[in-house]
Amino acid sequence: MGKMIKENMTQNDRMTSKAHFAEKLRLAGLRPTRQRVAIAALLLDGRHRHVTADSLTEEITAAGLHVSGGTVYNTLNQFTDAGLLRRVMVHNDYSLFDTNTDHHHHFYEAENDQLVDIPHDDVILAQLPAAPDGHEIKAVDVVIHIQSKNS
Amino acid sequence: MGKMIKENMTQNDRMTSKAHFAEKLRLAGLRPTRQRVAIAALLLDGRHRHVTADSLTEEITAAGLHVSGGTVYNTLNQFTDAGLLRRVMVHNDYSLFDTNTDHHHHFYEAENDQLVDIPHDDVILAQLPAAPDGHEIKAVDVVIHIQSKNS
DNA sequence: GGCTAGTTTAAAATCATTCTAAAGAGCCTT
DNA sequence: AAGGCTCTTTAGAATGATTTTAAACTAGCC
Repeated sequence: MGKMIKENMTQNDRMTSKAHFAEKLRLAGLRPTRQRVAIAALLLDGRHRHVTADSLTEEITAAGLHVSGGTVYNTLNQFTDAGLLRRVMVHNDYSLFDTNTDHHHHFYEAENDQLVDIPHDDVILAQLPAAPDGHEIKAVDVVIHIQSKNS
Repeated sequence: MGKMIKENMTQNDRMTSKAHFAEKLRLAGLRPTRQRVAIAALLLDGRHRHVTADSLTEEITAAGLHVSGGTVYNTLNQFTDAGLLRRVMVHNDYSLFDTNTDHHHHFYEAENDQLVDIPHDDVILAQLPAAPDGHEIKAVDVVIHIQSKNS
C-alpha cells in the first residue's frame, strides 16, 4: 500500500520518503547520513526557494531536529558542489542558496534584501563574448538590481 | 609652468594633481581629506582595474603613505556609494571594487579568483523582464563564470 | 558483529568588516 | 589667522559568518 503510493508519484509530487533522498544523495556521490537526508528532505523536495545557513537551521529546528552549525555549513557547501543547490551572489553579508538549480536569473532588491526568481525565458542574451583562450563558459549569471520607485 | 602643464591635460591623460582629485571628491559630496585624496589619486586616475581593501592598503604602503584599516574600508564604501567605484559580486570571501564605473560585465574564473572585464558591447541583452510592481531597474549585472578547458 | 573511512559535534579559531571613543583636521565665520 | 563646529581618522575592540579542530560517531562492507 505504501509501496503503491510511492510508485504512483509523479515528478511533480513532493517527495517525502527517506529512501528517495538517500538515493538522490548517493547518486550525487554523497554518503546518505542522517543529517544529510534530513536536510535533503527539507531542501530538495522540488520547491523552489532561497535559503541561508541561518534560515535552514531554523527549519531544522522547526522540524524538531538538531544539526550542528558546522554540519549545516558543510552540507550546504557539499550540496552546492554536487549541483543539488546553487549559490547566488548578490551581497557579501552571508551566503544565499537557491534550491532551483535550473538555468534562471534573479531580481535583487538591496533595500529589503529581497531575491526574486526571473522565469527562464524572460532574459534573452542575444550575444555572448567568447571565453578567454583556454577557457570555457561554465555559467552565466544575470542579476537585475531593482529599487522601489519612490526612492 | 606647472600650471601650463595642468591646463594642457586632456581627459585621456593620467590626472595627478591633488587639486584635481579634491575637486572630484567635492563634486561627489565628499570632503577632500588627506586620506581620501590620496586614495582617489590611486584609484580614480582613469586606469581600469579591480581592487580589494587589502590590495589597496598595499598600494598605499607602496606609495609611502599610511591610512588606517577602518578608513580604507570606509573610503571604499563611500566612493562606491558616491558612484566613483563599483562593487563586483562574484564570491563571498571579500569585497571587490572596480575602478571602471561604466556599464560593463565580467568574466570570473573561480579557480584563480580571476576577474576580467568584458568590453561594453560584447554582451547584448535582447530582452529583459519588467521589474516587479512598484519597482524600477537600477542595474543589470552579468557575470560569466569560466573555467580552464582541462578541468 | 566488528572495521574503517567518512561524518558529526561543540567549541575554538579565523578573518573580513564594522564599531568605538578619543584625537585630529576641513572649512566657514569673523 | 584664530575660533569653533562638524565631519574624519585612528588604533583597537567587537562582530558575525564561516571554517577548523580533535574527539566521538556511524554508514557500509567483510
